[in-house]
Amino acid sequence: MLREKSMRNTVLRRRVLELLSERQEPMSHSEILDALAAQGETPDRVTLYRTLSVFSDVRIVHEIHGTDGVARFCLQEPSHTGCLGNHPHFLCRRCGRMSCLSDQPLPYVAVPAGTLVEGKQLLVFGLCPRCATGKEI
Amino acid sequence: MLREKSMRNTVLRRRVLELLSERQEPMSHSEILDALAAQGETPDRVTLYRTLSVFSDVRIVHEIHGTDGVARFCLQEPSHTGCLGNHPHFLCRRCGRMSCLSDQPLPYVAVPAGTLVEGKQLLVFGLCPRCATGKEI
DNA sequence: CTATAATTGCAACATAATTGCATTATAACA
DNA sequence: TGTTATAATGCAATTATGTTGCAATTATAG
Repeated sequence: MLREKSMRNTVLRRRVLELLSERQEPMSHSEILDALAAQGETPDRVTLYRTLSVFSDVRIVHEIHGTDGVARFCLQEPSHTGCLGNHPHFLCRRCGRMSCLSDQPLPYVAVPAGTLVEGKQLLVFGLCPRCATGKEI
Repeated sequence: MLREKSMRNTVLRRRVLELLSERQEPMSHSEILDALAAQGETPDRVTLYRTLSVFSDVRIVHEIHGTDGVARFCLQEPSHTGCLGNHPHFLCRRCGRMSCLSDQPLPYVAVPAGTLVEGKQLLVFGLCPRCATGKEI
């Protein structure tokens, strides 16, 4: 996967890809850092930022910004190659978890003439089933 | 307007509401601060955060988060009272300006059973007509 | 095995946003 | 109009997110 994009195969890059494919949900920089820390790994903060940034550039992952202002990253589905995370996402205001609302298309949006559209994101927010029923996280 | 929500009528609150109704576009905390500074006013940063926060709570404004991670605020249109900024927004990656794509509805999005939806936002990003043609800002 | 260029790790910086608390000013009411 | 309760402000300090520059390191091509 890394080789395909002619990127060097490094420990952190492999770990991040493993992690993102285990979880099926978008993860933020700090969530990834915490998850790795829980396994005794302590990668450099900045390197992780850069790792996620290049993954996003070559479209191995797509990036979604939450209503909390935090960027989250999700493995790009093979079927969606070339279109940045082409489905809505849900963000729980309480537990902060984001999930993909797959298999639903993003709508066409009309923009003023001359506008160059690079992508779009549809974010639904509220309380996830767990948090809505008052169960603890 | 403030009285309706039983909020105290203070200088900053009035100025922010004036500013947001003059401009028809969403403005970020720092854009508002700059705009006020340009008129010789230097309100407290924190107070402005809190002002925007209460405006958002009582739905005088709606809040949109950009792909740059920054929150922007826009006067709630009277016709849309109760539904948080019910139209898409466009954010220019280069000049950072956000605009409303009014008169276009947000689509219905199916969510897992038990989910409590509080709102949704559809953000289109890319280059605005000015920036797309290479003209300076 | 070596060279080179990509990648990392670190320090410093920038910006967005929040919290606590003492002070001030708004608006209700005497 | 004056007094008062409390909402709102101003300030200091802190947290979180994200970026930049650069020297040291390491993956890979040859």
